[in-house]
Amino acid sequence: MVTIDDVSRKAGVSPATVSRVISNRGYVSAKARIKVFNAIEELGFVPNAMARGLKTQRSGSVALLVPEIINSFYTTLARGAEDVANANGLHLIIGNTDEKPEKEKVYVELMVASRVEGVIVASAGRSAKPLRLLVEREVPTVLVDRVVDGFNADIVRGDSYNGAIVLTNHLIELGHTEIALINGHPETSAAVDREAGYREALRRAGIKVDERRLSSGTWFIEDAEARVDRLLRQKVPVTAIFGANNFMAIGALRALRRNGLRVPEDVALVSFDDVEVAAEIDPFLTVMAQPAYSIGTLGMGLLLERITRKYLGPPREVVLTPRLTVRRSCGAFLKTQLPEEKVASAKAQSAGESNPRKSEQ
Amino acid sequence: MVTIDDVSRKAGVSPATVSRVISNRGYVSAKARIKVFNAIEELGFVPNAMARGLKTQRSGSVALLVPEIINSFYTTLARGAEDVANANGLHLIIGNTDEKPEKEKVYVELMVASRVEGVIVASAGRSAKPLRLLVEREVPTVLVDRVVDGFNADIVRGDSYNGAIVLTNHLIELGHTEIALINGHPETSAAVDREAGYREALRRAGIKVDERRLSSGTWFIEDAEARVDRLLRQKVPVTAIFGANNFMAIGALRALRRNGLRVPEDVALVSFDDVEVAAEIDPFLTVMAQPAYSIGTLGMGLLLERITRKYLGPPREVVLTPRLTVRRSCGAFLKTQLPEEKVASAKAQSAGESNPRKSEQ
DNA sequence: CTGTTAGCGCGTTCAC
DNA sequence: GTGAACGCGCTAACAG
Repeated sequence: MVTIDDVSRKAGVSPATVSRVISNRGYVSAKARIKVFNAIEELGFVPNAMARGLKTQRSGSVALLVPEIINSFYTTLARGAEDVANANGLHLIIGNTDEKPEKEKVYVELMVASRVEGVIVASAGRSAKPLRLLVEREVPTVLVDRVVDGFNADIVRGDSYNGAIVLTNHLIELGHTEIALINGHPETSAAVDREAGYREALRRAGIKVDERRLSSGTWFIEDAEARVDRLLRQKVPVTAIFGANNFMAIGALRALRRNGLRVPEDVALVSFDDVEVAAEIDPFLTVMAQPAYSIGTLGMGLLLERITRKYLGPPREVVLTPRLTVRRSCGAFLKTQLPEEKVASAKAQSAGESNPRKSEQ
Repeated sequence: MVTIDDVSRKAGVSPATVSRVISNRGYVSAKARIKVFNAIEELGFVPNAMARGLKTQRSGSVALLVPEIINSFYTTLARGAEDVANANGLHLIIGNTDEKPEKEKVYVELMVASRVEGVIVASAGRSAKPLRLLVEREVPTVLVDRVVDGFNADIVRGDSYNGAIVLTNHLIELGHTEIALINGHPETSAAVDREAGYREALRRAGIKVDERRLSSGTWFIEDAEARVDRLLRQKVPVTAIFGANNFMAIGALRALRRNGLRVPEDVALVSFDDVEVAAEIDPFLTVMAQPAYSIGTLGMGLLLERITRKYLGPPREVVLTPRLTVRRSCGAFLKTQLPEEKVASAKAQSAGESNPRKSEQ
């Protein structure tokens, strides 16, 4: 392993001079600088980041913890965070927690061991326990997407509550009253907020909430699929489904198709979070699209203020408004606004006023 | 910053004993162990990975460089690699090179500086230059997906050449002779191989290659879109398009739609690489699906053999067969096999034998 | 402008 | 079974 000493010998200067050259600080004569550069080149020297970090007490990296690296919402968020981090000379380490608080805890330990200078977390749960170490060690932390109970930190998130109201309302305006909510893990703030918004929209419309139409579990596709499947087999009357995120919608779609139901003709379907690539190929799902990339850049921005500008003020909250993107799955573009009554007991209620103008808010 | 010395003082033992406890080697009495554990707990001590790495000359991490973190092919590959790495006590650092050799070079330097124990690279180019440092420093390296000229290393990749033959052939069997290839960056091995396969399939079928139907550029969606757009405006007769990967296909789709052409009625479309989520929502694109997750796990497997089992044998090559997945975009399920002649000069050649059985190979 | 010195936090001998 | 001492590779302070 070639070290700074090897370089200094080869260049005929002291290690300190080499250090000054590579870290670009302090005065070094042009001649010495050249000699050092040449020696570095010849030896293929690359400074040891661990030694440097040990000395400087700075690792030069920040971390991002996401619950599901397969979900494009989080990869897009990650790109935003990475772009800002890199632009500020920091490297981003991404950890995938698989929606598991235990894995999250392990990653937090790894990050603390690595002495990352800050962490952005889209938490797997809403308990602060896996994040305890971050508080103890006073690691600058920013939450994104999901609130964590009793964890007092900056946060950047979409407006799940109002977004859910708008989205549910969209279905109501299309004439639906029997709307199922396929939620994710009840221990995540997004799930709680979206359910609250859903209930509020129904309340305002004077529609009674039928608890059989509410289900939660995990944020995995397979789980949503199983729950929708059960719902259908139990003959709970449903003319529309609200997936709490894109994965829930995909699970619902699978189950609906397996049961021979068409979307949107038989059942309307909407969800939170866009699926960009899929929408390119076929603009099908009506969604509340969240600005994932911006959530990443803004989150990293807040973090950097705490790290580099040593901002120590109170936690800040940035809430971004999601955008309703109306496509086919909600049935807004069907001739008949109200789905055919494939499901038992559809009340044949008249469609009420529909509002096809509201395609973008 | 709480250190091993703080712990040793609190526990009333020497730092060496604490070290033995946390790294779990050497003899420590049960009593001492308990005392140390308690002290660690009370102080919230987490060993400094940089200090440890500096001493042990092991960072405990491996790196993966991908050209496009937004592309699900690479995130799926990354998950495979991560799962295997974690199962072997190593942490995976993912770097996104954005298809840029310069960025790749920067990441390689970072990885060498971090003293990662091995690297998996899906290279942005086919030049070994950005990877030079890895050779110099003898960092165990495994290539995935893309070959690099003159870079002698283990590699795991899909069979682009034969895959392209099968895919092109599929179009030919459906009656197409005017097939455009929208390729990616010509300096990537996948692009070269897929073009070679495309040419070979046409040659075997006795179809002359019209160079106007061949285009390459970058692997970005926007670029493919612009090129297809140009192709259409230039009235080059085309009844089918072969996208060299999923992004190329999406770009082509955008351009086709903008020009009022329907897929597959007016133009058939196929590509390499599946887009899982999109296929869930709408099984539309006919693709040669590559086993991305397996490429990740196998690649990491080869790497670990070199790292932990010190395997020093000659480079190994693992070539995985992609799977033809026939969906709607190729027109195989249309009543009329041959697309309507929307484009000038379609030769109204008879469809020849089609082979709808060949849906999965 | 440059070299000498000390130490970041840990693991590892080698005595005891 | 345990502790003292050294050094991994680098940077920061202080002389010169």
